[in-house]
Amino acid sequence: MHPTLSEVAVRAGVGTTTVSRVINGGLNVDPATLARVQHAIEALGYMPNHAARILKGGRTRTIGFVIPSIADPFFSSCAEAAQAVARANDSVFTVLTTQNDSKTELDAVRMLMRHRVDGILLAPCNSEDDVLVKMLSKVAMPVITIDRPIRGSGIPAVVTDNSRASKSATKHLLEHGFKRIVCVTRETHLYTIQERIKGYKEAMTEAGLVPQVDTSVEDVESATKSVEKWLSSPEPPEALFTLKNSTTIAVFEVLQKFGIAIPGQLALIGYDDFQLAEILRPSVTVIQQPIEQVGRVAAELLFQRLANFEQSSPDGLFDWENEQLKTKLVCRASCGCQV
Amino acid sequence: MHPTLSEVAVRAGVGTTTVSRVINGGLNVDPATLARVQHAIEALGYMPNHAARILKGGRTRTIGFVIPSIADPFFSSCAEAAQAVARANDSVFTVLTTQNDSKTELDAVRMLMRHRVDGILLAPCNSEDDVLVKMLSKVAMPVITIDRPIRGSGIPAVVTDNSRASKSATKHLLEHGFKRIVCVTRETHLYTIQERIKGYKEAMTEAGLVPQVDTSVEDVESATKSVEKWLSSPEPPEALFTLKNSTTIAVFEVLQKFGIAIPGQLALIGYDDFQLAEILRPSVTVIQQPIEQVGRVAAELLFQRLANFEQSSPDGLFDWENEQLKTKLVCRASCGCQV
DNA sequence: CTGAAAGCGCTAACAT
DNA sequence: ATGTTAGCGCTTTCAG
Repeated sequence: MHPTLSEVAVRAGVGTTTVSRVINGGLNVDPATLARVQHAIEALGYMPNHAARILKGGRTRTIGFVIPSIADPFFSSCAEAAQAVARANDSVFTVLTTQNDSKTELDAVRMLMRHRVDGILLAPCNSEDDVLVKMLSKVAMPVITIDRPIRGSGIPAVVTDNSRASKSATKHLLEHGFKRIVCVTRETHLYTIQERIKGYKEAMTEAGLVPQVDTSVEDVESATKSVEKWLSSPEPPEALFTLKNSTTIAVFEVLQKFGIAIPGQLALIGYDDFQLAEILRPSVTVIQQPIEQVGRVAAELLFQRLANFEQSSPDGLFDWENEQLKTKLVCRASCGCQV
Repeated sequence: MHPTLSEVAVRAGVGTTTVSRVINGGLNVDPATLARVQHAIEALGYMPNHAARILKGGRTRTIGFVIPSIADPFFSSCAEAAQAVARANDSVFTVLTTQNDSKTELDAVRMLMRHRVDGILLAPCNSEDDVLVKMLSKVAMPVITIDRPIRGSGIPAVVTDNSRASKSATKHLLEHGFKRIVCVTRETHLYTIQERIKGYKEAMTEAGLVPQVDTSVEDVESATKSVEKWLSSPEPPEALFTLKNSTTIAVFEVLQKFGIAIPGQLALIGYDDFQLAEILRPSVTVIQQPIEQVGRVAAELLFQRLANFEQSSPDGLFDWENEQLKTKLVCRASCGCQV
C-alpha cells in the first residue's frame, strides 16, 4: 500500500542509507544521486513511515491535549492556540475530552501514553488527584496543566489570576456603592471556582461585609429558582457576581425574563467574556481572560521542556514558576458604569 | 524509560509470545502464567508501545480531523461529537486547522498521512481541489468530507441541506409579506455559501422577485457600510437574510447601533444558530444546523469504512451516498413572527 | 499451553 | 559519498 524506503532505494539504484539521508535533509549526498533519489520518491509517492521512526527511538511529534470539552469556547480557543504552536513545532495535536470526569481523564492520559506522545497539556478535572499524578510521574513525559493546577504535584501550570481578578471585580461593585453582592456559581470542586470565590470573599470581608455565595446555580432552571428566592428575601441583593460564562448567561436570561432592570435593580458582573456580551442590552461587564495566551504559553513551555529533555539534565526541568496570566476587567453597562 | 515487552517476559520468567498473548486478551494461557505475567506488567508499569504495533502492520487507531478553525463554534461542536465516536472506537483524534487556506490544508493532510492515521475527516476549504484529491486518492485511506464536499471527487460527504434550508427561510420571509429581501454574505467561494445563495435565489425568482445579494459584508465595519447604503437607497430592503453566524451578529449589532427596529423596519433571518440568539432583543430567527450530528455521522461512517477495509473488497467501499442532514428553521422574533 | 525466530520500515554506527 | 548491518518493540507463524 505505502511504498517503503527500501523500495525507493531499489528504484533509485542506491542503498537505503542514501535514501534516508535524502529524506533527512540530503546532506553529504552527491547532487546527481540526490536528484535520482528525489525522482524515485516522487514517482513512488513515498512518505516516511512515522511509526518506524518512532520505534527507532525518535519523538512521535505528537502532543496530547486533555480538556473537559472541545465545544466549550474557553477550551476551544485554548486548543486553537496550542494547536498552532504544535504545528509550528512540526507536531500534531491530539485532543481527548474528559467531561470533567476523573475516570475518563485517567483513561485519556493512558491512551496518550500508549501512543507515546511527546508531552501532554492537561486541564485536570480534579485539583488533587493522586492516582493521576502517580501515573504521570511514572514516565518522564513532560506535562503541563492549563487553567487548573494539581496542587502539590510539582507539575507546572499555566493559569490565570482568578482570585485577584475576582477580588477586583467585587471591589468594582463595591465602589459603585453596592453592599449586598451575591456570588453565584456551582461546581465548587473546581480550582478556578474556588479561587474566584476566595477573591470575592476577601473583597467583601475587607469591606466589612458578609460574603454570600449561592452555589446552586447551573442553568436557567436553577437560576430561576435562585432569582425568585433573592427577590422575595427581606434584603434582596443589589448586585450579582457570576463565576462562569454559562452561569452569567443563564442569570441574564432569567433577569430579563422577570423584567428586572440591570443595573438599576440588580447589577451584574460575569467571570469570563463571551461573544455577545457587548451586544446584549445592557451590555455585560465581564472579566476577560487571556484565553489564547493560556494555550499558547502552555504549549510553548511544553516544547521548551521537550527541547531540554533532548539535550540536557532532567534536573533543571522542574523549576518552572507557575505562570499567572493577567485577566482584565472590561467595564460595560451591567455593573453600573456609563458606557 | 518505558519498560518493554521482553522486560516483562524476563521478569515473569516466560517468553515474549506469552506476554504478547496476555496483553492481547490472554487466550490460551495457563491461569497461573497469566497471573504471573499480569503481576509483572503491573510491577513494571508496562504499556504496549503503539509504534511497534503499528509497524507490524496494525492500525494506528488515530483519525485525523482537518477543519478551518477549532475556535469556530460550528467546527468545535462537530469535533466534540467526532471525538466521542473516535474514543468509542478506541482511537484518538488528531486535529489540524487550515484557516481556510489550501496550502495549509495540503500540509495538514500530508502530516496526517505521514503519521499513518487510519482515516481523515476533512472540511475542505476548496470545493474543487485537484491537487488534494490526487494526493488523497494515492493512498487507500478512507476520507470523508464534512460540511463541504469536493465536487466530482467521489469522496463521500456529510453535509446539511444548505440550499433547501435557505430557500425555505427566504420563503418564510416572503410569507411575511416582505418583497425586498437582501441576502447578505461574503466568502462566496465556499460551497456552503454558494448553496445558500442558490436557495435564496430560487425562492426569490419563483416569487417573481429580483434576488439581491450583497457579498461585501464580513464584519461590523463592512456591515456598517452596507446598512448605510441600503438605508439611503430609494427602495430600502424590508428584510435581510444573513448567510452565516458572524455575519448575522455583525449585522444585528449595526442595526441596533443605528436604532433600526427589527423586524418593524427591517426583518432578519440568520443562517446558523448561536448561543444567545434567543436572548437578544429581539430574539433572532435562524436556521439551525444539526452540528453534532454532522460530526457524529461522519465519524461513524469513517469507522464503518475502516471496518470494511479490514475484511473485504475495497470495491464495495466507495458506494456511499452523500449524507444530507436536515436543518430546521427556528422562528423567533426577528423575522416578524409572534413569540 | 509455550517459545524461538523472523521481520515490519527506519536510522545510525561502522565500514569502504 | 555511499553501502552494510544491527536493532528499535512488537506480532506471528511454526515447532515443540
